[in-house]
Amino acid sequence: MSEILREIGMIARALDSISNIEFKEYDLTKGQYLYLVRICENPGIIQEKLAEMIKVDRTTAARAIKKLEMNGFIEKKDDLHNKKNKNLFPTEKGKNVYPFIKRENDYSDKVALEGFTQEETDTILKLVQRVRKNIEADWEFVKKGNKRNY
Amino acid sequence: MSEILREIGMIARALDSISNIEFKEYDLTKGQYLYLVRICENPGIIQEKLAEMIKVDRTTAARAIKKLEMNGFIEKKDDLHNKKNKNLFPTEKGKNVYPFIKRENDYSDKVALEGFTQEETDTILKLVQRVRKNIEADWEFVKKGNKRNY
DNA sequence: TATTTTTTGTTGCAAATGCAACTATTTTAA
DNA sequence: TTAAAATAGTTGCATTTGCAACAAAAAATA
Repeated sequence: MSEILREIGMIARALDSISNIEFKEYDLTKGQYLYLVRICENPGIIQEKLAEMIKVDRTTAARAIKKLEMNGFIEKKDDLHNKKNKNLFPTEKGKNVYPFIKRENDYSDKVALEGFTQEETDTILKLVQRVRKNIEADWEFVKKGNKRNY
Repeated sequence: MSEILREIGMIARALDSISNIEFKEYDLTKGQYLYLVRICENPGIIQEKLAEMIKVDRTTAARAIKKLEMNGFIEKKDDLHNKKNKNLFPTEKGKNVYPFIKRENDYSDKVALEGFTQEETDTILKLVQRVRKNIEADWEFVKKGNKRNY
C-alpha cells in the first residue's frame, strides 16, 4: 500500500526540479512556469481558480503571479462585471516564452513514457486522471479546514 | 501531450498539502514525514541516499534531517567503517509516530484508488514505476549540471 | 604510491511557501 | 431587504527550499 503515491511524489519532485533548472534560462524562477503555461492556455483566468487548478496555496499563487506581473510575463486586468476579480493575461513576452515551456514539458513527457505502447499511454492517462479526481475532493476539504476521518 | 505529467503534479501537490496539514498534529513540519517514514523503513540509511530516494535537493534533505534530529525523531550515528558517513536511525519517539504516518498514507492511497479494480490498481502501479525509472535518470543528469538536448 | 575524481556533509544567502489574519466585494439565506 | 456566508485578493511572519561554495574523506585512476 501507499506505493503508488510515493512513486507519484518522486516523479513530481524530479520533474519539477528539472523544469526549474531548465527554465532559469528564460528568467523564470522556481514554480513560475506552472502559472505561466496555464495563463497562456486559459487567458482571463482569475488567481483563485489558477491556484485550484495547480493545487497550490492561494497565497503562494498570489505571490508567484505578482512576480510574473512585475517581470512582465503577464498582466492583471480588472473585471468589468465583478470588482472583486482580476483577470490574468499573458503579455507578448509571456506568449513568447510559452512555446519553450511547452517544448520542455513535451520532452519530459516523451522521456517519461519511453518504452510505452500507445495503449499503455492511453491507459496511464485515464487512470491517473481518475486518481486526480479522487484526491482533489479531499484536498479542497482539508484546505478548507475540515478533518478527514480514518 | 504533457497531460500525464500535469496530472501527476496536481496529485503530488494535493497529497503533500494534505499530509503536511494532517501531520502538524504530531509536531512534524512541512516535508518532514517524507524523511521520517523512509528512515524508519531503512534504518541506517545515509542522508545522500535518502535525498536521492525522495528526489529532493541534498541541502534541503540535510536541513530537514537536522531538524528531525533536533526534535528527537531520529538520531545520527557515525559509521565505524566510513568516517564520511552518518547513519540515520529513528528514535523511540520517531518509531512511535511511524504508524500514524503510515496510516495516513495508506488512507490517502485508498482514497486515490477509489473505484479501481484490483487489476487497475496493479496496472497503475506498474506503469507509474516505469515512469519513475524513466524520469529519475534525467533528474540525476540535470542535477549534476548536465544539459538535456531537445 | 600519488593524484585526481567522486562522494558525503555543511553553511550563507536569497527566494518561495503557506498559515493567520485581514479587507472588500458578491452571493445566499433569513 | 437586510444579515450572514462565501469568494477573491492582500500582507506579515516564520519556515522551507535550493543554488553556490566550501571541507573532508573515500574511491578511482595514473
